[in-house]
Amino acid sequence: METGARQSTLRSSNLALVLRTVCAADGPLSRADVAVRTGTTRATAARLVDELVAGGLLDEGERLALPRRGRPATPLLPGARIGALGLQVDAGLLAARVLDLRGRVVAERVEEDDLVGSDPARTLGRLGVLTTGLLAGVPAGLRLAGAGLALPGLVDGDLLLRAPNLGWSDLAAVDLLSGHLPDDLRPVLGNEADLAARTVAETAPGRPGPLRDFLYVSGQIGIGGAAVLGGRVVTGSAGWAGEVGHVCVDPEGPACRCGSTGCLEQYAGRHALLAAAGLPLDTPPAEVVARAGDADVRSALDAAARALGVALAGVVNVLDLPAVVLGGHLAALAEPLRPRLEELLGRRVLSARWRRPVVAAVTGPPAAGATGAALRALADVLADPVRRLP
Amino acid sequence: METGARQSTLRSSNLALVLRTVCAADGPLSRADVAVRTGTTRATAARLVDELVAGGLLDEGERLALPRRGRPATPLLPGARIGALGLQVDAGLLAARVLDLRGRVVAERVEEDDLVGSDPARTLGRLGVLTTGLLAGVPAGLRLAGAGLALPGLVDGDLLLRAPNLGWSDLAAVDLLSGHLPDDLRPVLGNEADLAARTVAETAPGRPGPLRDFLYVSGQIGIGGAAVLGGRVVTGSAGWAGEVGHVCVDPEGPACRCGSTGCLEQYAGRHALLAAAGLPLDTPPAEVVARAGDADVRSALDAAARALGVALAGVVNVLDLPAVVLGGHLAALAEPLRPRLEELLGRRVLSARWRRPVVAAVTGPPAAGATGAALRALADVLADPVRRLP
DNA sequence: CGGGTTTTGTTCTTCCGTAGAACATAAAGC
DNA sequence: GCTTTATGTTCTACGGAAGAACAAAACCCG
Repeated sequence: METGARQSTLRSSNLALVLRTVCAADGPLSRADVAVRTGTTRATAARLVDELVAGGLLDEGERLALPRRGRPATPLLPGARIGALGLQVDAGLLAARVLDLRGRVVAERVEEDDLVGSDPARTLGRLGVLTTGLLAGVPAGLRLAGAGLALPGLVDGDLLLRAPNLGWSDLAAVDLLSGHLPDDLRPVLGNEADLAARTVAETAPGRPGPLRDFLYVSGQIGIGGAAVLGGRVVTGSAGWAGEVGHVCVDPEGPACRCGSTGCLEQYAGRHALLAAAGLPLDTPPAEVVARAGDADVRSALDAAARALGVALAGVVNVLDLPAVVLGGHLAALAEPLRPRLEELLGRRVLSARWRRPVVAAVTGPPAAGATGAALRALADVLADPVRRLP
Repeated sequence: METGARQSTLRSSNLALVLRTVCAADGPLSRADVAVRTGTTRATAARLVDELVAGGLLDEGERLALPRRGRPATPLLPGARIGALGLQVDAGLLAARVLDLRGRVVAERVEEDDLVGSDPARTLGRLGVLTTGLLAGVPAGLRLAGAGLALPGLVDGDLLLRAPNLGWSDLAAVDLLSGHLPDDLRPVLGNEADLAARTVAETAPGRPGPLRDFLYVSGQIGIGGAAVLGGRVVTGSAGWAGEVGHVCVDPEGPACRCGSTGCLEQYAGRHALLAAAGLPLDTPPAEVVARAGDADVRSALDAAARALGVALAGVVNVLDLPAVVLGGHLAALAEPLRPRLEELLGRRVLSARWRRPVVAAVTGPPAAGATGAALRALADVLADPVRRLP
């Protein structure tokens, strides 16, 4: 039930606004800047800032005297002593990463390994050990506001329903992991693609990326994805949205392990693409690009681009998205895929005549899911800063 | 730029909350009911209600003495003297409808006619005349808060970019129409499917329907649609979302007038379906259902269901929708289509194992777009009631 | 039939958070 | 050293919700 707003609602909503404003800014802001950007008076802005500084959500920087008239401003920055833990298990890696409110990586550990068909309890135990080591090295002043775990599959509350790339299913993932973590740091599960998409929509906590509406396509062994509308990841009513890998490209196409036929991932998934190209299944994307001249590789890339074009055009038609962002192995393959893909989107998207969809590729460190999981936890802090104040 | 909340923000936000609460309720509420449902005190709720009653946004009903202890309550209802005008031009009809805040049809006129290839200025002129007649019959006490026009095509601000079913394109639709309307009643354009979807999501102004997340599929000559997430119609960043009719079912399929191949509407659009069934293009849906035993009709329905299954499963996979709602001619065909369609969704939707998507059909008066256009205008009133208060 | 009970609606005071104005502070410009 | 300019702080006023007390209008019951 929606509840009425009272005086204290004003305060918490304005505290959140001030915090978001500082986080979204390109550089440090002064109290006066905050007042202007939030449309409040300097008195009010200063009082709110003071509260946030006292709670550690904002930091006051050194007063650096710019060659400018007037009293020098006190620069404000997101609190460096508030962080969150992001974890990820993928077919090829384990990752743990701590981000602070400024979006900086405070600490990280990434371990590459083939985890397909691995034992869930052992693998999550390894991740726990990895994390314990990571947390031991984190500065003592840093308070962790939350944790998240990115998994490549369907997630429901604390359960992993099914992660085909790992061969895992029906798993109490949080229970298996939280034994290895501090008691007050129970991780929230999330879909890897949803969380990776968040890193594109939000370059740092509360700082919007250049794209507000796009379809993120995560190339893994299979293909995941997430639609982002107005900067918000569409998770769906049960959290199972984004299965763009199982959009049908051709009903007469090859059978997919999902039980259906002609799914996108049967053409553009990593395994499918490499098999079609006649390359070993562990070929790194860079080598695929290097061999793009070979006839087999070329035709496999072509088939992948065609399948992506058909499937993504459908999604773009339904959601009116100005951009498609390629992630995972598809990011590395973006250059050879782009011409064909953009041409197909131009042809198959009804509104392309007025605005042609753009194809972009993720550039960033690996294990984006871990970063996204930390960003999600930090977004909770931004949404309700009052909970973190005395 | 987002602005800080002040005291007056509290008031307007709470006024909107009270108004929404009364609109969303099943029956009349008392001031005390409002207080309970909004979590405010009776004093506050009463003050807010009084303001809304003074502004005509709420009405006080007759105190009907129920056989109940305690002082009898004053029943509150959405204001019957505030309404909005909804208009629609479609391939087969012109419609004008006035709805009040209670969601009742105050007046309406629907004229059926074949408008395919008609002259835009003449047709909109006819709609203007129709509307003038309609407004003349509206009770004098009714204030119109806004107007909307539903068109079967891509809309951009006051322009209609392209309406293939009508054969119209690049049209200043609002300018052509507003000459026939009162000066203060400039209609807002909207896509027909988006607005029809709203009538499913919102059965009356501010009253949510039973479904909060679904894909609306509007069968016309072609096929339009709209995704609804959390009760909100996804219009897309430019308002061009919902083109589910051009999701690809089979890249080797028949050419579509959009320039692409194998689009859904080439299988399940009204003209395509009737052509495949060997029936005249003006056959009413009821007759198609009656002849569902004929081999040709049966196979056409089968092909349509198969195409719908493939295309809608893709959308459901990406957006995690628990339901699909069929509208337009597809609503009438829902019974013969459903078994096949539900079976395909069960097979092709990845999460169907945990929650099988439901197929529902619209039941309601024709020209849902006109109703939706009026609902949209009334939603503006609900969102910011302060503007309508003295 | 009249007082107790119960629920609704109103009145009045208190409290909280923002607005606005005045004031203090710390620099550059001349 | 005085003026200018921008930042940050202090103080009062005001608006709106909370909370408590009170008034109103019905039913219940002896």
